[in-house]
Amino acid sequence: MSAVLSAVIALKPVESRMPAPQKHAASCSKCNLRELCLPGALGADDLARVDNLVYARRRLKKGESLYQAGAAFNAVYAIRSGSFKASLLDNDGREQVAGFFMGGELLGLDGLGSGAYHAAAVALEDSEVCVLPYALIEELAREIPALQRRLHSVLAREIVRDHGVMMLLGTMRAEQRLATFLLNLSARFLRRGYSASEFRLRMTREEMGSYLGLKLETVSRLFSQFHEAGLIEVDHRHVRIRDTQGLQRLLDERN
Amino acid sequence: MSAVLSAVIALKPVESRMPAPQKHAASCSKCNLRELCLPGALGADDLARVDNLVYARRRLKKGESLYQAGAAFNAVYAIRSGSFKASLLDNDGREQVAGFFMGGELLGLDGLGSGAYHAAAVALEDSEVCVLPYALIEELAREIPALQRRLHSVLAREIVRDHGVMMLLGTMRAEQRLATFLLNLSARFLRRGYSASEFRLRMTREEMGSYLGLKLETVSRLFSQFHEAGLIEVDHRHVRIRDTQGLQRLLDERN
DNA sequence: CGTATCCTTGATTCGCTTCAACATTAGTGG
DNA sequence: CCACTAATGTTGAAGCGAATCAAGGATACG
Repeated sequence: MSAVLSAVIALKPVESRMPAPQKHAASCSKCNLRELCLPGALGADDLARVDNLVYARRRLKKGESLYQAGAAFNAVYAIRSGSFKASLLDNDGREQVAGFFMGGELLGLDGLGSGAYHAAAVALEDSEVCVLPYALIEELAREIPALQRRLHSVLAREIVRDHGVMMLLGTMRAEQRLATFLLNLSARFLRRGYSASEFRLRMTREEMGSYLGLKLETVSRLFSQFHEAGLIEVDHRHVRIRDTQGLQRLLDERN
Repeated sequence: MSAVLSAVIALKPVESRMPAPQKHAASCSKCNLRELCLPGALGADDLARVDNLVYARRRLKKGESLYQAGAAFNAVYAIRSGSFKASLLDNDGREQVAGFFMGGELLGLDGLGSGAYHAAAVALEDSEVCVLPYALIEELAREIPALQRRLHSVLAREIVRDHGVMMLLGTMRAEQRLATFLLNLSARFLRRGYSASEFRLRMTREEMGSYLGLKLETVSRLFSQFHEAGLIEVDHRHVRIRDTQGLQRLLDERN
């Protein structure tokens, strides 16, 4: 395993190396995002072994990218704090936000077992991630069936998440896309112990639009429209949901 | 392992059980779709062990579904012949085709490690699939690192495929969506030894439209339009690509 | 051979984009 | 800390692309 580790070290750029993290700080078993993250509902004994998965931590400033699209894949990242966007870059020059990610969620799954990341990951605010080297994931997944299962489930969930976006882009009207987006954010904040009704958006109107397949002007108009309908209160990035039911009702309408 | 197998047998509906397949017919090592399929470029020794993965075969008639959305997950399916569509069903009643699949491609990855399939799989013509029980996949992936790696790569590829659809739905105009679709089919037929320029569509205009986020009338109009532009010849489901470059040029246009 | 499904084409409508101007905020350097 | 500038957000008016509504025609299947 030290051979594996040194290979990983060799691959990491110098500026992102960190001093060996303190055991209690790095360990998944002590992390309160654990259940949302790769370890999931692992038993105490398996969990102790998975602690070794976190090879290092890495801090990023707002706007910094964790990896570029097409960069060599060698690790998956778990978000400890902050948030990210995943950006797709088409060979025809098109760009699109494929998703927004927050604490406990995994970045880089699209590079798993293949040579390179497909989407880029960019920090939307100052953030910190745990580095999970693929070599260690492979090894531990072979040794711990529960972890193997969990990894598969996390990958399948990513596929299902993408299916949700395809549904949104393929079948919903602009109103419904934004409502879905807000309700999704709300639910994810709630699961993390934050308010489901009041939160701060970490992305621009343009980034939301890119994700939702809309132009930024349309997103802006929809925010105003939702506000006038008494569904939400908006002050730029600060959103307060006033009528969750009302937002949900939007989704049932029409085709 | 016989415990595993009997568990699998218990899970399978009676009507889909088959007599034990002949060794030479069931084996991946003799299958010419192998490289496109789960085994990929596995070495000869590993390949021999993977042969055991194919627990059975299953034949489906046109229109029959391999599994429903939400059905209990217990196997992944590899397409031996024919083709399928994957259909998403939203809780708000919306439906969308998430993808079309042909020989050597895998169905059911969205259920991996979780309890249920997310999308339904329906045969677009009379088809045959190999049944790869999840219990066996898990077991062999632990024992054969190359298979484990390949499984991860196949899952990541599915995510990347979905990213492509998101891109298509989020950023492309109707013309470009259909052009992308035709070029994608063309490339996949070519990889399977069929003509890249002449093929038969296995899905209706409506199914294509659903996949591309368009109405069937729009798809129909686009076919006519492409025909008039000298890009393709269409006779209902039969398509002949006359100007691949021309189709590709469509993708570069505009935003 | 007859019927249901699938496909095509036309006319019209509508939702979102585009173009444009301006307001506000955040970030930067003096 | 304030002034300044770039980035971000709002709103309006006009245009366009795809949806909708509608009708007729071709094909596949029993």
